[in-house]
Amino acid sequence: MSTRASRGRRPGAPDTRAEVLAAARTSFAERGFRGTTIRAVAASAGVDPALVHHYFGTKDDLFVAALEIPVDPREVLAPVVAAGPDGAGERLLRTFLGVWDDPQVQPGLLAVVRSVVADDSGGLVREGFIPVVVGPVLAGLVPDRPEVRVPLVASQMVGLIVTRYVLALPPMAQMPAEDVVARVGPVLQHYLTGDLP
Amino acid sequence: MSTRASRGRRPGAPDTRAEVLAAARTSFAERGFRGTTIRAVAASAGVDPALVHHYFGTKDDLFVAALEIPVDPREVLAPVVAAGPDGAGERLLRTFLGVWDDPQVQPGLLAVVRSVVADDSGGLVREGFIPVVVGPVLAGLVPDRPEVRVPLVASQMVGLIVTRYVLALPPMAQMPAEDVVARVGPVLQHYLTGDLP
DNA sequence: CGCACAATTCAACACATGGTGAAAAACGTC
DNA sequence: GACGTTTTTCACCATGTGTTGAATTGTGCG
Repeated sequence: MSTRASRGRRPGAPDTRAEVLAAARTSFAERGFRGTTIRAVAASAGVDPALVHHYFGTKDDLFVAALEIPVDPREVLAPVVAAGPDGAGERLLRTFLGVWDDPQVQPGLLAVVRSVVADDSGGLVREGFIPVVVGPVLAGLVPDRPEVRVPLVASQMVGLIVTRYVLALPPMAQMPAEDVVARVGPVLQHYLTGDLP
Repeated sequence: MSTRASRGRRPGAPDTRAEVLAAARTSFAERGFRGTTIRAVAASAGVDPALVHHYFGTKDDLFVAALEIPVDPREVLAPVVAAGPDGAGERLLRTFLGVWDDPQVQPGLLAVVRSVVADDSGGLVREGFIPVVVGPVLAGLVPDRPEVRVPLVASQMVGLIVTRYVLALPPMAQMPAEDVVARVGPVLQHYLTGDLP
């Protein structure tokens, strides 16, 4: 198993670039930005650290290359809000889980969440994500006081993200998506349209 | 303002040890374990890095010294569960916010949460905190299926912690505790004792 | 074949970090 | 006032990190 690292180009046509990118994605997703080292990514891809720099430039560049979130939240949320407030809680949750449970996008989302919580102190979420993308969308769904309802919805969704994906608490992580929808959906519906003091 | 760093003991009786500890607490709370460097703590306390090592040994020792959480969760939760299931959601939330809003304990809790999310991948919470301390306590409060109800409660509480304290999202962070109790308490009550599919 | 080009590793630099041991300055006690 | 003790800084060390530039080997094309 001791693959000797001979200098120069390897025979065959291995897509080493893709392997490096994959290693970077899982490392950023599992350990965040600071916890990820270029050397560890290179080792995990069976490659010299300099090759990582050769393909993707600096560490920041590697990070944005590893995110690659092929989802526009506004686009995904559009049908949810278009169908009106009735049953919006469950629909919102269902599409939300659909995106997060997709193994194609999950590492990128996890990397963002981990790095935001650990390194950014939430400035990006506080001043970017919530007010400019999810806020306006959900605002079209609530009957009144969006400045109270939207954060309550966010708090329950964030709790879901953290317990189910970041910490992977059992049984939250293993619960089928439809069970989550059935159990938490009514709560979101209550935050969206119910009576609030 | 350029305090010249002269060698040897300072005149007067400054409690430098306490200043170092305070600087360590806020740094661990704001940046987590890996994000905190001994040099930064020392600089923030206006002190040489070696002094940090002199007072508290290694960085790990400094971390546990900085936590200093003077709260036993089981002791705090005891009256909540003793009063029975009626209104337990609001009582639980009230005591919970009482602890977290206490500026004496908040930095320690924040440091733990940040480091768990960023560095530990949640192993400590998954195998320690939830099953051995909060699980058994709450289990005495729910009528059935604690393995479903407890994680749901946890998900909403974690969401509250992250949005209100870690990310400090407005208006979650500024909302008076009693407003949070009035708005989220019923949801916890529902998770604890309501009808669940 | 010969040759430009891409892929890959090696060796090293500059820097930050956690940690150590000794020296200097003030304090407390006799 | 002499002396041991505590507080504080200085000068290093070993290690890990991001990054760079040169060197080496394979591929593809004329």
